[in-house]
Amino acid sequence: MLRYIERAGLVGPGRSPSGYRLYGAAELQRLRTLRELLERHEVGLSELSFAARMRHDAELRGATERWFEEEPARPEHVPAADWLSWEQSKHERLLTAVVPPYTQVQVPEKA
Amino acid sequence: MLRYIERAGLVGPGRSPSGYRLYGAAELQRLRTLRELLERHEVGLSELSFAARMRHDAELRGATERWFEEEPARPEHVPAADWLSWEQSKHERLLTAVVPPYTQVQVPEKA
DNA sequence: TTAACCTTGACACGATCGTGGTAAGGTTGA
DNA sequence: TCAACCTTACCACGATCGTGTCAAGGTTAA
Repeated sequence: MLRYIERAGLVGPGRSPSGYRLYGAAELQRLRTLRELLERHEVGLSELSFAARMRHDAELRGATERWFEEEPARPEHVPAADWLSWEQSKHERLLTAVVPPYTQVQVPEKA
Repeated sequence: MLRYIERAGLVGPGRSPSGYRLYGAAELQRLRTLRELLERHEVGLSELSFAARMRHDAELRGATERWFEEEPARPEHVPAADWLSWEQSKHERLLTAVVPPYTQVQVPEKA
């Protein structure tokens, strides 16, 4: 478990010259507060691990930030005029939205 | 899947008066960039969901921040003097560290 | 009215997470 | 030297994640 937490990027203890992990009082405290954090907020280790990743990996942090920023999922939608022409490609919607990330949305011209 | 993503707090579409989900071009774009973000950085939905939680829940965000801040897992350890007296409670170490969050570390006095 | 959509809820199922156990071998104090 | 620790690597196993499908019922345009 300790190795697991270590690999997750949280609470990595130092090593003795021969490779033994050295857990001091600081690390113990760290582990306890970690536990508390996880349980009190219903958070998984992998999620905190992700938070740790973001603190080191600026690339990832930036991309995530940007995604949340760029379009707050506007609740204001197409005003029933666009809705109609949009209505015709229901199947394509689902498919293109979910399955292949880069598929273009092809709305077939309906005569 | 779309409902799953919606429950995760990412890409929640608006609703028609009768409850239908309305996916517009904006949402489609959102879903695609979401996919790209997930795949390009080896991130899971639950992890991004956690990021979303942090942006809304100031409590959680604060607690997490604080944890990462407070003790960067110092590599400098007890200087071999403390190490000895500490050595005697190896089993307790593991147990108290991992198992019950609030257990006190009881170092038994060794005569 | 009816067919073709949508909704929620439930179940299925492989993949990963969280947590433990081994087994094989290196360090170290007695 | 030797017993008691540690290390890594691997396997197991329930819980959750990610994804899909089905059933029962509501909306809506024809």
